[in-house]
Amino acid sequence: MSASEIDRIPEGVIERLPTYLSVLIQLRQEGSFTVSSALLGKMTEINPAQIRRDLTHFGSFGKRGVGYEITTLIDQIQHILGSDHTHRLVLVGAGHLGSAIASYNGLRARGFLVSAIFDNDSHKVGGRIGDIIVQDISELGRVVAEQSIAVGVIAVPPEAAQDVADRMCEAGIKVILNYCANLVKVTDGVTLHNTDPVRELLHTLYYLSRTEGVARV
Amino acid sequence: MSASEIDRIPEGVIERLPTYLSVLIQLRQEGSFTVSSALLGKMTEINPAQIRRDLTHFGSFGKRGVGYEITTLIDQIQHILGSDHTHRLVLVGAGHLGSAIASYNGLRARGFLVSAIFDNDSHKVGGRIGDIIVQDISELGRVVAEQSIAVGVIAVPPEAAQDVADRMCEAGIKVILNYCANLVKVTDGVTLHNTDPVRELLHTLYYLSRTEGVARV
DNA sequence: TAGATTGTTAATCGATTAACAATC
DNA sequence: TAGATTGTTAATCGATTAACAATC
Repeated sequence: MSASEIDRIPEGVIERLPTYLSVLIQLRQEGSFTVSSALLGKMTEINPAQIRRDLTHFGSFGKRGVGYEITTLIDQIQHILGSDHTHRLVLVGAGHLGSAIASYNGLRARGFLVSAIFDNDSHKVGGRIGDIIVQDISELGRVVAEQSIAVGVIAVPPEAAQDVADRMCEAGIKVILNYCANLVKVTDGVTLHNTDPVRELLHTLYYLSRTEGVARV
Repeated sequence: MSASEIDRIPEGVIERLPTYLSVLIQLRQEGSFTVSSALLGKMTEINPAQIRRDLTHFGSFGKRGVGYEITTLIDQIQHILGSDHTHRLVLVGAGHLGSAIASYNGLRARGFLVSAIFDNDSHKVGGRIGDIIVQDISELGRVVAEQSIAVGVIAVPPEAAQDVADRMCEAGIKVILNYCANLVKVTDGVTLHNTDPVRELLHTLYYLSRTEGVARV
């Protein structure tokens, strides 16, 4: 079978790749050179067979009897995800959450660069977050066009989220990550990822009231 | 069939409940009283049949020909999740991310109360975030025990995450939400939820390099 | 009654896992 | 060669969906 055939890759596979990547990077830092699916499975709590099967969607990266060369696998996964080059992104919302995102080292470490920050609050516009000066939200379209930016992050209060999403879609943003509690709608062709921190907590809560049935999620 | 029979509830069902809850709360705010699975499906982009099936795991909350009474359904889901009463939580990490979490209104709105904030940086200990004074991490065990707190949130730099997780497990925390990029290990019986914002972005990135195959995730 | 929408079954679909031959 | 571990198949398992009788 040819791995380059673009068969539909299950959503779950794509979701697990960044997890593999995190662990691989961790292992490389610790000085390891190769890793088996068994060890990877132990670290991620994902079935080793599943890890091997996930990877074969994209090719054969391992050596039988040996395992996977860590650096090679990191490169491959980064290539698959498209994180083998830097992605500039725009951030809307210069409040606490926006500041946290903008000053988060993990972003740069994994190939993301905050190019511009926007807000609609005139008290915040002109201020600084790290090295970046907060601009008025009306500048969003211009900046996105000029720098052909594809990724947008929403970190505004719930009631403003849909408006920001609309502006991003209109500006030509292709991937939106929404950190706000309100679900938003986007234009066809725009990939949307809603991640509400409290939704995660609520979900987790379910297991708290059930002494048995504890899950790792 | 009896809905109170505790059959294994699929993980996916539990994950969707908070999404339903968000939309229901939004609808109630807008003044609606009832909702059909069809409308709920349109708003969440989840198949209506699935929504109905998800709910029957816990009982029959709707009226045929009418739909679901919004307030009733909110109450039921909150009861299922255990968010029908307030949960106190401890937050470790008084940096940008910790501040964002602590000052996030959505927490209180959905039944969470930040009881205490900890850090190991003596410059931060004694400082204030909102109404709360940052305490030294060594106080964690005492506070958790005294207030019998079950939920802990990790918002520290990657290299400190495992240490914080260990302290939380030892203190008797039952649910840990880890916002840090490093995966952590926890004691058996503790529910762990890793949510790394950048991992979400990486996952989403996959769809960016593929003009076709855009997904809503 | 006629129309609507649930609860529930049965069919489909896809993802996970065990097992093992291939091969380093 | 003997041991290890991959890539891959086939079996299992579970989740999603369509369809419809029940019933408001």
